[in-house]
Amino acid sequence: MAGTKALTPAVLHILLALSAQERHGYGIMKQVESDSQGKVRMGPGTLYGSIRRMTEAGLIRESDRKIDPHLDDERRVYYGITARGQQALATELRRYRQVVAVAHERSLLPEGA
Amino acid sequence: MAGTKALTPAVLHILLALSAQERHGYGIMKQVESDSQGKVRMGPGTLYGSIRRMTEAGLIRESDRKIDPHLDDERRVYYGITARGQQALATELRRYRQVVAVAHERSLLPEGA
DNA sequence: CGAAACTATGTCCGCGACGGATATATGTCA
DNA sequence: TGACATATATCCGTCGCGGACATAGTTTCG
Repeated sequence: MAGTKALTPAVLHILLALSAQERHGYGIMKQVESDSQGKVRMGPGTLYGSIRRMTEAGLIRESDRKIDPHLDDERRVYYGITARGQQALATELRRYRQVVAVAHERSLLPEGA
Repeated sequence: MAGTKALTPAVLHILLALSAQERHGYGIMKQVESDSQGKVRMGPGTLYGSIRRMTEAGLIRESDRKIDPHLDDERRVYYGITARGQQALATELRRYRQVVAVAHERSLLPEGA
């Protein structure tokens, strides 16, 4: 698709997961699952591949967060959303909202469920 | 991504365009553009490739609609959404709505714009 | 204690969607 | 007649997806 380069679903979900706070890879995976009520599950291939591409694109950055090793698994690598990432997220969310709005107009979304 | 095989953005937009009425390829292209306020533009590669895959998957079907050739371009091939297509669309729309809801909770979507 | 399950990060690679370029031809309008 | 929009269709390079696999520390519980 064209336009202003739409974000892939994987990228959108990761940005959404990082919008509230910094998280490490595995934490992102779990947050995506909870944000989507368990409907979206992200495997390691998608997760770490996306993280690499997003870091290269400047949407997220590795955090220098260092918590007391006794209280936090040392293997963890934390990531945070950048200003550019926030902007990309906002743009994509507007696109999502537009789709939902059109769906509403056509009565494609029953109130409940 | 996993879950119940998420629809690609292209497929979602095409289903949305066909949700109101049957349309031919080029008409779908224009409707997608208008539904998205010009933000999503679908090239012929994506359009006809998606139409083929969606027909094979039973999400849409070629319509037998035959309008008076004098009043309608004979080259046109009309497509309609199937019951399966409607179901897939509804499922995906719920996923979209969920994303928008989460975004709202985190105040990521200013009222206007 | 020991086994199992969970946490955590990462690579590899085949599959398939995307989407621009290209081709062809008709319709419309000035 | 020339230009542009309509309309369908194929080709193919690029790239994201995502399961499988690898590795290893941590927690839990009988």
